[in-house]
Amino acid sequence: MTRSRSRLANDSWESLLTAHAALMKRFAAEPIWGEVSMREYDVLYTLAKHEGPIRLFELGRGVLLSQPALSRLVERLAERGLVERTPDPEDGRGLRLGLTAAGREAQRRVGGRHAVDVARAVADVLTDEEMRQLESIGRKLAGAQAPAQTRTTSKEAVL
Amino acid sequence: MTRSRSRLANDSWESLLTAHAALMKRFAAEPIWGEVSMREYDVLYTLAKHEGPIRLFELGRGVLLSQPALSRLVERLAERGLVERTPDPEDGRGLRLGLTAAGREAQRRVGGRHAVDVARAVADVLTDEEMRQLESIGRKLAGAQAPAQTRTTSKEAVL
DNA sequence: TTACGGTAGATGCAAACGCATGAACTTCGA
DNA sequence: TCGAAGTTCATGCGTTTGCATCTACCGTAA
Repeated sequence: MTRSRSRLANDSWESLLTAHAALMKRFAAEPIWGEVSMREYDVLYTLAKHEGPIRLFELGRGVLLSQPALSRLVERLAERGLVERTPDPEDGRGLRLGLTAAGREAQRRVGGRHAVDVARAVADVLTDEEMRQLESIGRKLAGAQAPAQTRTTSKEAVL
Repeated sequence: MTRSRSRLANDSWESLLTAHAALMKRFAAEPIWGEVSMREYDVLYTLAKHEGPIRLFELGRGVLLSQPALSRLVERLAERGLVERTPDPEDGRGLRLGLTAAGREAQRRVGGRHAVDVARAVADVLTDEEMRQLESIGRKLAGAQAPAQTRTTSKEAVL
């Protein structure tokens, strides 16, 4: 008998989780996190990717942290001179976050070494085809996750 | 020009990370984590899956936590009567961890509801084919992650 | 047997986190 | 135009985490 779609979905999610945990552990064990921690790097990378001032709550979308935790993490990075926080002229409540020169440099330095480790871990195991599939699947999964729509009317087979 | 394998590997890993964060946020927002937190559920689920006594450090493989954090998390679960810790008769250093009846019941209760959310999030977005691909890719990635072998001799294109 | 290196968990402590809430500002309807 | 509701970020506080270290035990070899 074939697995139900629900079962298949849960199995594939568990597989993603397991892979995530295994790779994160491997990367965490690499000796490149002296300057910035993995979580800090996550923030620096997101800021580097956007290349323009970004709001705190936008940053929060990509980072798996609560809003207060992110607020204080950014505060620490600012105190260390890696991130710049300026009030948003167009919205008195908000901040505009950006990397300082030192922050950008740190991101590049750590990112370069991290990318080597990622390449080793992933490219040694997957074919080009699989990597492309993973990229596509991840994009689809991340794309449609407004945090809890109740728009579904279809009855679904549960496990 | 085609992306280098290293670039492809990094892009696909970023995609996995983004999907992971988006889905975790969505699941965390679901109103099912009153009884046990997500991390606690992770431990209960792992114990339920194994179905036999398991060692703490084995548990640690699957869970993204430091050894001391896991040790204390298990301690708390034991105090709440969800997990049973008994000394391992075959190894005086070790523990044998298992679910209590209450723990198993809690895992089933929360797990059932969580599975519904997972199915909604994943199966609504991916085809059966994609879910199977994701499962296979995740398995491959998780499989080969002994935390930092230096067995590679090939020169690799770095970014 | 006994010493020695290695492994499994536990513990002290400072750092970081999440939840609840607060302060400042924006937005929108009356 | 004015007040209520919503949004953005910060802060207080108790809980949890990670790092370093410690204790207890195992395995091996002299």
